[in-house]
Amino acid sequence: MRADARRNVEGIRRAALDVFRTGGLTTPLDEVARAAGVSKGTIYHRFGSRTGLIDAVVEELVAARIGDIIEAVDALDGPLLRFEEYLLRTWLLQYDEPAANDVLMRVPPDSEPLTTLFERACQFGRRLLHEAQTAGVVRADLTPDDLTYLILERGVIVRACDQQTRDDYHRRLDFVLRGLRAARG
Amino acid sequence: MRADARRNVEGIRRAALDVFRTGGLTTPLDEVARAAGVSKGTIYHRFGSRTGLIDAVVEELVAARIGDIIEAVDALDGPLLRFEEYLLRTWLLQYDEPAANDVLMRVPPDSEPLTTLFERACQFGRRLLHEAQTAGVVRADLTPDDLTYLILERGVIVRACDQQTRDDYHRRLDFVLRGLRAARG
DNA sequence: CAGCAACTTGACGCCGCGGCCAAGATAGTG
DNA sequence: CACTATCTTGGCCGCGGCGTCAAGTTGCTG
Repeated sequence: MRADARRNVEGIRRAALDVFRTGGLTTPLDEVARAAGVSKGTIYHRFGSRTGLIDAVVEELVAARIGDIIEAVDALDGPLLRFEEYLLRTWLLQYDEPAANDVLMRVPPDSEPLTTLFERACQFGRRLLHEAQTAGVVRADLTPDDLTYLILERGVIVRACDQQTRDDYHRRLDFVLRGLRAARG
Repeated sequence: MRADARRNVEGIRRAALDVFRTGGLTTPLDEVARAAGVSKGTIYHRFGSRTGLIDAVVEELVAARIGDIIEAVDALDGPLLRFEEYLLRTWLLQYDEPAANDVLMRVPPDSEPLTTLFERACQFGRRLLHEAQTAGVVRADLTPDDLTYLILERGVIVRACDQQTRDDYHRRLDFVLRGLRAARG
């Protein structure tokens, strides 16, 4: 690979990080190209497809954020707190980072890094759900699929209702959490 | 207006009722045209725009359904039951009738009949919310705007997650309703 | 039955985006 | 310096839907 090509690859990666950060993983590749100072064709030449480009940046862009949540939530006390805090932080991440939202919603075509990332978040959530249900603090009729849906739903909402303020969004999340608690809790 | 034109107008209206019923108010007009056995141009000639066509059918298509809900719910006993049943039925209507969903989400450009219809549903909901809050059975921090949002959100979800079964959808609505009740309820 | 006004048609331009590729530019080597 | 393999460019096509209009057709009237 020639030196200029290597430079371009790096430039495109940086540009993608930047553009995807604010616009999500579905931003037109022309914008990435413009930000990188190359043409659209070069991106396709270097990364094969949008998916290829995403795979090249998703780790740095999203994995860390999800890892942070898992780590922080895992350190909390009490199954209800952990469960609710996990959902809350994930939902807020979906609001704050369109790219993370895209991963959680499985918007881009599946690929190995994306699946890995998604599964990691998913598994963790299921563990928390199970613990919380065992402790009797969360509705027993909530299924792992429901959990996935709760996150998917929120993603859809974030995408569609982009005019709502973060504060309003946050306040309304509390309504949803309440609905998931066990009746006696 | 010539006889064939009058026939066509009626045919287009019928076709629109049919097509919009299953596909919502954003179905491509070519489909309506095909169903009516005319060309797209004729629709534009006769109704001016998609909005014009919608106005011509929305009454028959949606108003009745919303009216039914208001009537049925109004006859129920107890402010909590009325409030919850109103939301539940509206949410199910959104699932069952894409066209009604479009109206409730204000998808098509505003027009007088659409606004009227929307406001009617909205006012009724606000009344029920107020009654329920006065009775102390629904969270006091729920605002009328939240109510609008709860319906808008559901609309977005219905549109995006069209693979979920009605039963699952219905079951999950219960989670949401629980979250809206007053803490002691 | 002629002739015109009313009516209908369907192809066309437009838009934004995705993906591709022939032609031109350039880095690095002998 | 010249040459070639590598690389980049940007224009082109496809897609799906909207809205329009010149040209062709048809109902109605005298």
